[in-house]
Amino acid sequence: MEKVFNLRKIEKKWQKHWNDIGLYRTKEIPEKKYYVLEMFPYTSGELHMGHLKNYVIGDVVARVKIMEGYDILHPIGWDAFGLPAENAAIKHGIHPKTWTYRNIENFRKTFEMLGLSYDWGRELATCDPDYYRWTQWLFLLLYKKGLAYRKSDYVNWCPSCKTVLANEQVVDGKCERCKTHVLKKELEQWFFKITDYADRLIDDLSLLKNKWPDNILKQQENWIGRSYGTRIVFKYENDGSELPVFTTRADTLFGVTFITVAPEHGVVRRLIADSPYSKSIAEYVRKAVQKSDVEREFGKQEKSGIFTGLYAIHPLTGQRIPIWIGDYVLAHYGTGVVMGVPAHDQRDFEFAKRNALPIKVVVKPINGELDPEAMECAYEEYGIMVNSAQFSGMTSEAGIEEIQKELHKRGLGGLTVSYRLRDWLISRQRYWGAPIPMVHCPSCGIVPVPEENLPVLLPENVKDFKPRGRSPLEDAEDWINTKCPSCGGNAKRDPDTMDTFVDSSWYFLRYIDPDNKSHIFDPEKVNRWMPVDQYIGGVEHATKHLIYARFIQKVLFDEGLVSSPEPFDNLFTQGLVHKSFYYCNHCGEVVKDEEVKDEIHTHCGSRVELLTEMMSKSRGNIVAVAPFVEEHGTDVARITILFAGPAEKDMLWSDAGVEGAKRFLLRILRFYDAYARNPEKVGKELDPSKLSGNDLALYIKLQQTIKAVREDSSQFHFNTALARMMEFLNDLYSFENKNSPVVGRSCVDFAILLAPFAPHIAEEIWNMMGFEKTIFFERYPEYDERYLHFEEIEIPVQVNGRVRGRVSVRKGLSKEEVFEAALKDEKIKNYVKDGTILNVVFVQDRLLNIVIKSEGGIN
RNA sequence: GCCGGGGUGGCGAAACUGGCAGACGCAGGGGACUUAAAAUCCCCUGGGACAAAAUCCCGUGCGGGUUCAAGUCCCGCCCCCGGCACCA
Repeated sequence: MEKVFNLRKIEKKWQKHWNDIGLYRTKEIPEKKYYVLEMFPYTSGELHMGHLKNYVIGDVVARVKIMEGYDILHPIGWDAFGLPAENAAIKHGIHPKTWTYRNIENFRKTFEMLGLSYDWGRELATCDPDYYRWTQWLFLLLYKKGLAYRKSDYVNWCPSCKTVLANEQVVDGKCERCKTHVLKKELEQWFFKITDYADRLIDDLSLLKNKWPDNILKQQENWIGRSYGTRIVFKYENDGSELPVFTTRADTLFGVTFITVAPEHGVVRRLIADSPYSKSIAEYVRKAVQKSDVEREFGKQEKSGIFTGLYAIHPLTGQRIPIWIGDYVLAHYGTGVVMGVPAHDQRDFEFAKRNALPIKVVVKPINGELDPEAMECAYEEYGIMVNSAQFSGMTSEAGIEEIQKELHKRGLGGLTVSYRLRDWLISRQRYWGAPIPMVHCPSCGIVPVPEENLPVLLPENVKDFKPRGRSPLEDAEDWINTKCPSCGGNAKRDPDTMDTFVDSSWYFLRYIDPDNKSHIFDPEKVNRWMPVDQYIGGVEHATKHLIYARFIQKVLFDEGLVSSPEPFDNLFTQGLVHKSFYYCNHCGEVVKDEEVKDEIHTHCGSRVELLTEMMSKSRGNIVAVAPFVEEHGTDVARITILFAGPAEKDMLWSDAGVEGAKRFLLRILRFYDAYARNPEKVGKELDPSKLSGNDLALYIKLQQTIKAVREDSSQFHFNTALARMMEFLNDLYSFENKNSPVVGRSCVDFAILLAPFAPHIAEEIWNMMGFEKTIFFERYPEYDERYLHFEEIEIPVQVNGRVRGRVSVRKGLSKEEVFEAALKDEKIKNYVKDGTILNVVFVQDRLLNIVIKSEGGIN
């Protein structure tokens, strides 16, 4: 009679038990600390398998560490400020706060169903005044340190979200959230001076080497984009003011035939005023600035520009160099001005050709000449300098250095560094965020809100959240009008709220001291647990959250509040979860499975397409966690995710995978139910030196399994760890004498090995075996070094690199002994008999290769 | 264009530091159990030659190379995914 197990019922039982005994309560003072953290979720919509992967991986890590004897900190919270809350308010008329807390409630319930190893006593939500009070405090700290400042700049503007965006939130010229093309808008905004930390953010990546994925380190390095070059000062002919340029090719300085200024550059206003062609230039600049980045990129081939009629003085030759304005020059890189060397820079070449500017060759290939008349593209390689006064004849490398020295001597530039990274634009013209704690006073200017007056609470009586290009908070009369903290006169609050990435740049610190009423956190407590030992999250944060959080950590480090320069010691980035779905090109929509028959959309009769994409609500291809767990149980979800493939790689969610996972778990339960219900048997001490035959073989297999599972799981190779466990379970099933004490021992060790992966099922079989205390009080099993291999082993014997037979020998035999044994083998004898043995290659305990030359002469 | 990561059975994937390619799972086939089906348990399953076994040959994107031995190392290509991209 087949026994039926109700997985969900088993899970609920143990979840209650774990709660009752307070299994995941964090120790106040850890002896051997381990801080494991998953990137907290943004509470929108419904938790699906795509989200879950992150939390399952974190939970496995946490449980392994618990069972390795660490005191763990494993908290969870909610990233809860942000645009979707306002969108919901606009669409459904629900207040963002109501919407958000409802979502949090929903998320928490789902998380609780999962029985994850969180210490719920540390839960936090970034939209909670008790939290954002300290986000505001952090802002004030940066302000005090000169790291938060206000400037007017052309900023990324999303016309659909009606708010500004940080550089990092613009992807392919589009708003990362709504995919609308981003425009440039000149606005006065708050920035964090992250560029001050550019060097440290790059240099400290070396501390994370081999602990963070290489591609993330690389991405950050590229994003910060440090490049060493030369600053060269051209002087404006009219008044001698400086017009510095940045170049990595100072060796081409004598080839300059023009300089080009970015249309957004501050000096442009002056140039317009001075120019004989003011009108047309002003018109050109106006148009160029209005172009979005995307439009400008269309101009990649067509480099537009306009001559100002003005000149600058070459720092070494004293020649007059025409000043142009061109939109191929980036305002935000280098100095916003480039020197035009058409002979040796392709962009300048194109610009010169288009505008009939002269081309002057100053670097020639080591063997060969260049004819400026005949050139079809720029010569960008290094070479030998020519036409460059005293520098002629030098290599480019030497020339760069010598010219730097010369410029430095003359006070006209020298070695310098340039970064791609820009300051972090943090103000948002939105409601649902932490208000910027600043007051604008007509007489005192910009005044910070005193710390004791924090938090600046978000007013709740705001009704209209429709984006209109300015913060909805400006209309909250009672709120926006305030008194100046400095002079007491009438003043206005800053109407903007902070980018939500500010909220998430320090949450991992607050978890350690979540209830602190008087400080952002107690440094002593924080230093007990920081840095995060294992951080787990998505790759998409490589150049956003993971840079911002590192920056904030360094600011706090400088302030003496934290003692580690980096927040996250180890990082693991999990792959996405994809799912297939049907799409009807005719109807232009995603089609539900039940509306598809034989690949035909039953509504319209046209053929559907099977697409595979990342799970997302908008695609309608999500598998929601809550109903899935209700039906199959959480351990099935865990095993499905963990076994599908390498955790860092994208996976495809499939029903077949679910079935396989379920089959594995039920197979475990059936085995224990049938053979491990006897506490007498499982508790027995075992002396491996007394074992022989099958018992010994099983014992060795157990040691191998323990070793493999431990090693695999410490490297996040959960799929292979599970494969080893499945293999071992197969061995248990086929083992004849189920009453063997080795089977008893195997059942105990196997259950513990399984516990981090399928905690509920492991606890259940642990209980079946008659143990009273939770399995999570057990230590992860150690393997017995002496019993990892059989004494008798099989060695493949190759003849000329092909396996032709195998010999059974004792472990550790010498080359000669194995060779001798191989020659006794009939098959080998046959292969070797009519040839001359040239060589014998032997790898201890692994392989023997006999190299022969046969009579026929063909090998 | 530059920088990462990949390409292995019908499918998801394994393979230490160069040493038996395809562990484990899914799908498929066969058997046991069952009145029957499902479930379960056991066995088979890269391709080809042979009626079959034994056996042999081919096989890790493509073309070369190094080596007793290459999925793994070297040279040259092709394709896919991710990041950056007029960065001076």
